[in-house]
Amino acid sequence: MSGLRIKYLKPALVAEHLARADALCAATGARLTPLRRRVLELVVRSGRPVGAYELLDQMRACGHKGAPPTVYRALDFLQQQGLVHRIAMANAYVACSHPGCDHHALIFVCTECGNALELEETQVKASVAARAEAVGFRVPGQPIEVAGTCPLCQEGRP
Amino acid sequence: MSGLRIKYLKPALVAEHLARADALCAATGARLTPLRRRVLELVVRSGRPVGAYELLDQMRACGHKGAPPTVYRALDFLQQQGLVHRIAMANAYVACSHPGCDHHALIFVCTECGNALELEETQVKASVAARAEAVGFRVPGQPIEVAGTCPLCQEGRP
DNA sequence: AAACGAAATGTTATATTATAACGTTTTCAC
DNA sequence: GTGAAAACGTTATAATATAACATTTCGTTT
Repeated sequence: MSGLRIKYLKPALVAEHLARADALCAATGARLTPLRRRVLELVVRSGRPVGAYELLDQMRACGHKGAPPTVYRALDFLQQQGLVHRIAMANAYVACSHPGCDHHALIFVCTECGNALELEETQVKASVAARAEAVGFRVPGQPIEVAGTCPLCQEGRP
Repeated sequence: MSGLRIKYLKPALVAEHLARADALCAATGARLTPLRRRVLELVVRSGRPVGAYELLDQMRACGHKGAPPTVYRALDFLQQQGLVHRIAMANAYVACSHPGCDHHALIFVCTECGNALELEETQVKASVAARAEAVGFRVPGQPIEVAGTCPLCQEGRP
C-alpha cells in the first residue's frame, strides 16, 4: 500500500447512507446508537477500508475519549447489521455499498492503494456455491475478498 | 473455532511433499535452506492452517532458539515459492496442496474447526477474472478464501 | 585458499491489531 | 419507579507482525 489515495465521499452521499442505516435498523429493531452511528459515519466518509485504530484516532480528534473496545464493539454491531464489512486481508473495515440487499458477493481490494470496490454479483457467487456443494462445505453469504490492482494504480500513479 | 481437530499427515505424504519442494526449488534456483525446509515440514505435517507463533513454539520445542522474524521470514520465502499460502481470515499458513501448478484458486476455510480445503478450480477463477476485467481490476492468481462450515462440523461434531 | 559481497539468519525491540475482564451507565419493559 | 439487559467506559493484556541492526553463511572471484 504505497500512496493511499484519500477519497472522501460527498456529504450528501454520506447522509443518504446514514439515513438508509437508520431505516434498516429501525425496521429490524437494532439500536443504532449515537456512538455506533458516529463510527459508521466515519467509515462511510472515508469511502475506503479503514483500520480500527484509524477510526479511534478520528474519534479522539473529535473529542471523544475512547479505547479500542469502543470502536471494535461498534464495528461488530455494524457488521452484524450488514452495514460494514471487515476486509480480512487488510485488517480494515469498509461500509457496505448495498446495505439491506444481500447481493454483495465480491470485494476487489487494491493492494497498492488500499481502496476497495464492492460489486453486486451473481456469477462468482453461483460458482462458489456449486463448488462448495460439491465438497460438502456450507458457505454463508459473506462477501469474498479478491486481491488485485485497481485501474488507477495500474497506470503507475501511486 | 471450537474443537480444532488435529490432523497430522502421514509421514510418507510429508516426505513426498518435501521432495516436491526440493525439486521445485532446485529447478528455480531458490534456496530451500534447512531452516526454511524445517518450517515447511512443520506446516505440511500439521495438515491444516497453523499460526506463525504455533510454528515458533514447535521450533522451540525441537531445540531451536528462534524469534518471530525467523518464522515470518521463512514463511515469506515459502509463500514466494508458492509452497505455502497465507489464510488472511485466520492469520494462519497452510501448505499449498498443488505446488508447482497454479491451478489453486479456491480455499474453503471452516470457521468452526479451522481446517481448510484447497481446490483446483477453473469456474470460480474464470468468473472472478471476467468480473475483474469488467471493472478494470488486475488480479494475480492468488487463491481466494471462502469462509464456511466443513462437512464434519455441520454434523454437530465439534 | 583468501577475500569479497550478497544472502540468510540471529537478536532485540517495538508496532499493530484485537480481546478479556470488570465496573458503570443507559435503556426499556413492566 | 424498579429491575434486568444492553450499551458503554476503562484498564490491562493477548495475538500477530515487522523494524532495525548485528552476525553468520554461502557462492564467487581473485
